[in-house]
Amino acid sequence: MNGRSAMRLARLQEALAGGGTIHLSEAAKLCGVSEMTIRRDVAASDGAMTFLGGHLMMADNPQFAPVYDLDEQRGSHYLAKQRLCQGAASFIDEGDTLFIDCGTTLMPLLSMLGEFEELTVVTYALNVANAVGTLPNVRLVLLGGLYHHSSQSFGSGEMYDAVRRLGINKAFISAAGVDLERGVSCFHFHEVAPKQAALESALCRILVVDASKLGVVRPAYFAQLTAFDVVVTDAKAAPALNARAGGANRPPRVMVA
Amino acid sequence: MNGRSAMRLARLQEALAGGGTIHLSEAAKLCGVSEMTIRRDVAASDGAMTFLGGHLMMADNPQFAPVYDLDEQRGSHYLAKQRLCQGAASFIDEGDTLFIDCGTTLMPLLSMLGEFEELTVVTYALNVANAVGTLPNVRLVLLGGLYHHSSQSFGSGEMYDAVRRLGINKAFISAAGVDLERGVSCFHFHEVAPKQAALESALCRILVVDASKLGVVRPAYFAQLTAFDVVVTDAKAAPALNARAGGANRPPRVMVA
DNA sequence: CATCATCTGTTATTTTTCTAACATTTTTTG
DNA sequence: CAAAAAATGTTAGAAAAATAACAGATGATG
Repeated sequence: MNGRSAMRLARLQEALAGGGTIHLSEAAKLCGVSEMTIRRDVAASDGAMTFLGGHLMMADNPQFAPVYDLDEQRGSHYLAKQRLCQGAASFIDEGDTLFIDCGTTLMPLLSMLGEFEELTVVTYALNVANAVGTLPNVRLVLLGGLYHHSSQSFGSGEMYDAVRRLGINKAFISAAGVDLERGVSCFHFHEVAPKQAALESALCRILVVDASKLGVVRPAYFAQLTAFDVVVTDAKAAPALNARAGGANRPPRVMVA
Repeated sequence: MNGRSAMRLARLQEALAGGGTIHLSEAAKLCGVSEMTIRRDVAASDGAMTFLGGHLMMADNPQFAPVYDLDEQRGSHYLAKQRLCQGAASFIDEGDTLFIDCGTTLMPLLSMLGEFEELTVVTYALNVANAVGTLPNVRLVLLGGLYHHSSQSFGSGEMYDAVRRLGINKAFISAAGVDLERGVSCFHFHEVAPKQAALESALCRILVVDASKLGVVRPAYFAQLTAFDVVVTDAKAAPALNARAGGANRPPRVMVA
């Protein structure tokens, strides 16, 4: 890659910075070179941009990432999450105000919200906000603050109070670890405040986790299992969770999706 | 479109709800039909999904929208905005905390932030947050609240106080209308509070507008022109703005980009 | 200025995607 | 159950995109 090539790449990158795509022919016009030169530039670059059917786009844009690959295991993972979210969605009623946690577990749930007439979603995650922002029937409240790349979510000192001020019907919480003795945990400490605030203010608290999280403890503890009304999980995790039912004073109901 | 076709479309739409793309072959596998059937389904649907080089995606996803079309006027518009933002970017120093307004005018500015070692960006716009969120060198503070589709931004009663609490060096403000007598205005009333708060707390206030906004008054007034330290604009708008300089008690400096 | 290396444009070829046509299967209807 | 209609699959051809190969242009170097 030479100087002029780098210049062209920078120019294109700037054009694409705000999101969107640009057709090869237009990229060529913009830079005043042939389409072939643009192809060569992009091929010789560090892979920041790629072509998708003749359209140039930023490669690192998660929007362009293939949802999943049926040939790999990711497909089954996705379908499992989908099933889990279908179970979770059965708790939603018309007009509800929902708290939706960060992470990828609850993403399939968002597409199911289109079925309703009117809902309100409260979240502190950027990926959730982007997905909900496209739904015309859902009011979106995003709890802002300092952005954390790691979890695509926001954290702030006022998060706890901000959540408490809202009238949340149902809280859908995800977790990175669920242990019968040591409780429910996640990776990032800034997630603790919004999760706990949602658990305290929501009328119905729903934990959505698959079997891979069972028996795992992560750095940031945020609740005991008894803090939830319902645990939506898969068939593999259900027995262990149900066994607990007898011992605890107020065990959550276990729903197998 | 029949029942099964609708089922398949719904299935695919769910797969794409969280953003991303899915290849035609995978969509066919997922639905257990041939690729041709998927093509027909999508063609007969309401246009919610489209193909781009064999990849299926949500049509309304702004991420996939072409950045601009050189054949139409939009191309020159884009380049003008780019120039404007280059002028605006010259005011940024290493370590600054920037307030970035909503709208599309300032989007090209964001890609120029990658040049710096460390910056902080404060915004209340979802599109700005998405663009800044990809920059590793920029800390992002998003001011949350209720989402407004119209301007892709958030509004809340606490917006004013939230901005005032932050230490903002430079505020980059966009506007839909600039009139020498009747001041600077925008379309949406919920934008007034954050704009005014930013103007009050920022050390340096920079208005970025092109000539098409000059002499225009929009419903939501938010400031007099004298509230700004600098106006970054194009050659076409500069004369009218400079003429004002003599009369006003503290006229903004006009920078032609 | 001549020579070399590099960059770019043009053309040709292969691959992939898109469209259309027709064959087959499934569902509906009398 | 037979006929008609609809849905789906298969194949073939057209269009577009991706790749490769070669030729001309540009710029550096001695």
